[in-house]
Amino acid sequence: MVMEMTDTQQDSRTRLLDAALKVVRSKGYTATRVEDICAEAGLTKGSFFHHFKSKDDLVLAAVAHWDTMTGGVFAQAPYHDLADPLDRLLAYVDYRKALLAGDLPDFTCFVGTITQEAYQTRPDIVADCGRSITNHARTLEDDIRAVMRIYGADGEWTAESLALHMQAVIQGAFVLAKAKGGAAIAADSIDHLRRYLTLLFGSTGSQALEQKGQ
Amino acid sequence: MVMEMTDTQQDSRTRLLDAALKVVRSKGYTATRVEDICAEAGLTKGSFFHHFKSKDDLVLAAVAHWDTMTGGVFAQAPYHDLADPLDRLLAYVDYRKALLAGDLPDFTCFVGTITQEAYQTRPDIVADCGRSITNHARTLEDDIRAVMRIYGADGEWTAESLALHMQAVIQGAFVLAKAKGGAAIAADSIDHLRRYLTLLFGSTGSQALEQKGQ
DNA sequence: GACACCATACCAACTGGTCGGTATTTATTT
DNA sequence: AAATAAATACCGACCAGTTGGTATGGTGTC
Repeated sequence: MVMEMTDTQQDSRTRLLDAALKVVRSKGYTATRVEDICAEAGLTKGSFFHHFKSKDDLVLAAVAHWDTMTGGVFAQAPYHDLADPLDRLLAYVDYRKALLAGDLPDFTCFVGTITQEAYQTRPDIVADCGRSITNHARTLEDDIRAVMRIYGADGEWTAESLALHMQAVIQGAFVLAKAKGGAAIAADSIDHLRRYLTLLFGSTGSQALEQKGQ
Repeated sequence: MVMEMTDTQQDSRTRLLDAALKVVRSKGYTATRVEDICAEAGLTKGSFFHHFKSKDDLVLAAVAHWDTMTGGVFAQAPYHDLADPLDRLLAYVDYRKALLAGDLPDFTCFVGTITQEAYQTRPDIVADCGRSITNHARTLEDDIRAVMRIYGADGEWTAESLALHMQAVIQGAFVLAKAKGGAAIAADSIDHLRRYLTLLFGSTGSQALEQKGQ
């Protein structure tokens, strides 16, 4: 009788990638040893270097894996269903706040963590991390542009800059959460971000549209 | 003839601390070797371990050194001279934006960098980093409270949370700057923070007070 | 038996930290 | 003020543990 594992457990490559996300998010890039990742994945270095030719290679693949995972999460998130673009934007913020659950390594950002410590030593990896953040921010730009069109905007800023600012607040909230050892401050900061959006568009969402007679 | 160095060059302990700030800000905590710090300071490991009993001990002292340095910079900054508290708050933001000059390691945050990567592995160091950020945020709270009193506030948030949010934006701006390899995005994000403050208090500073007849 | 996958043993390079010794400054005594 | 004792500051070789990566061999599948 041979054990059938291929169905029930992830293939080893994916297990290593998932393990990398977990370990790096809690210990940082440099402090993460490949044996840490192997242990987390329940494998050994033999397997590791069969699938990846170096630690950097693994991390690069893990960034792509992170993109796939988070891309799926946000693509399927409920906030897209709302009719009004400002409501969608605010619901995105609410969703980000709702994700602040569990332990810190469970909700902090993989690419943000790497970026902070490796931007000088591993520029190629950080370039991918930057693209990851930029791409995620871009998914908000259409809604922001729609809001600017409908609710008006003073033209002193662009949809791109606001989308990136939202990411900056979230990244900064993670830093503060780590610094103070809890998610509460991060939630407060995201509340301030939400307030900024409502003030910026002088309303609290679809109600304003109704007032405008739409 | 003996060379007189004691006047012209800093004492070695301070040189090591300054070197630590510089190297850690560009390579991160874990990737920084004590020999890197020694080389930057122009000293050897013998001297290093004479002044500090371990790498962690040095970093702890460097956090205190960072507090002293930045504390001095902000205490003597010109924005304190303004009469109106909202003007002071906005001038602080402008000042933070003006500090975004030179290369990334020149203006990014020492304690924020450490926090991001070491919050699980070196909790005692990160605790000090957290206190450093909190203490700096606290220097803004009096002005914020004064603004809330004069300009009114909706009571859904505290002066403390706004002060910390401002730090979160700044920390996040650093992450984005590292991720995209330039200070421009950081400046944009600080602009958004400034806009938030003006919207929050429904004015652009002392002009509003004049409108209110003060 | 060819091949993908994985485990174990192993290596060379690196790193934090130690240690014995030397130069320099400061305190003490004469 | 000279002589001497005692700290203090600093160096560079060295050590022990760690780490990324390799070499080799085993196991199950086609």
